[in-house]
Amino acid sequence: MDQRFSPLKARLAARREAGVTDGLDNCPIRTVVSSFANKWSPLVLQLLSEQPYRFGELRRLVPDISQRMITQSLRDLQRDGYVSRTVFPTKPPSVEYRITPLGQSLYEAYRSLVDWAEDNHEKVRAARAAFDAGEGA
Amino acid sequence: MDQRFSPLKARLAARREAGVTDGLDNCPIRTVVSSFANKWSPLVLQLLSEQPYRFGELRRLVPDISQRMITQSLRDLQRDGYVSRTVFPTKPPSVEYRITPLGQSLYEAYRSLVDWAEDNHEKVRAARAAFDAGEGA
DNA sequence: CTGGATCCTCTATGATACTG
DNA sequence: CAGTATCATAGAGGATCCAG
Repeated sequence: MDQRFSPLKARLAARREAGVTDGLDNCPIRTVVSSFANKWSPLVLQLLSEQPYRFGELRRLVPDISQRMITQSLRDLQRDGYVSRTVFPTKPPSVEYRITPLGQSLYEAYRSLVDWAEDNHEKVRAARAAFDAGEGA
Repeated sequence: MDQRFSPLKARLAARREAGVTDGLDNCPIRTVVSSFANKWSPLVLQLLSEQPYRFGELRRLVPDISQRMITQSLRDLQRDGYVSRTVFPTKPPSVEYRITPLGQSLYEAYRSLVDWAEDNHEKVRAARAAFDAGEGA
């Protein structure tokens, strides 16, 4: 039976009963999500889902990203197998980043969250404003 | 026309052209995702998607969460309208947290990412191991 | 052009003690 | 029971300079 469909409550209880001691550090979800859910990786992956880009092109597309963070985001995406990196030994060198099939499928899953955000961010802003107003009173 | 379907590249270019200066701070996606994508909120929302819980029950279900962080996660979820908080004036007091329709629909969108992670985390681990091995060589 | 190396700051998270 | 207040720490992210 597919453990995925058991309630999270039951899974957490089973972990405790089994004496699992590692916290949730190698939880499958965290393995994937915690490395992806940072400030820039989702944005970079979305751009690469449209077409391949070179390093400098990505920088120009996202002006407020620092050089250090775009490098790190690309490395993280590459490390997890979401993008490939190809060096063309021109002079000066050029490097192309291209999304992989794994990355494309991750992006499509992430996309449902993006769509939800675009559809519902007004409701969230409204709830936030109402909550903050209630607090001030 | 629905701007959602224009490429991100075009949207970023339009922002620059319009002289938008706020970085991406009020990007609809960040408004939603950056407050939700922290260490504990997704886990708490998932538990509440199964049934309502009281404060202490949630603590016991997630043993390695600190008191401070569960409070903050619940406040953040409440603030954005994803969960409701009901105080029962018993003695000692008890407080019930319950997911809202907005929270339920967010959870369903997030769920596609969870499912992807469960289906593909082995591939990600493998890619990561291969990458790290290549680095060491 | 594509980064690597350093230094610095700020925020998220955690530990602990206290309260209605 | 359900929190709040305070202090401490690790890591993310940013600025800057340097190099193949």
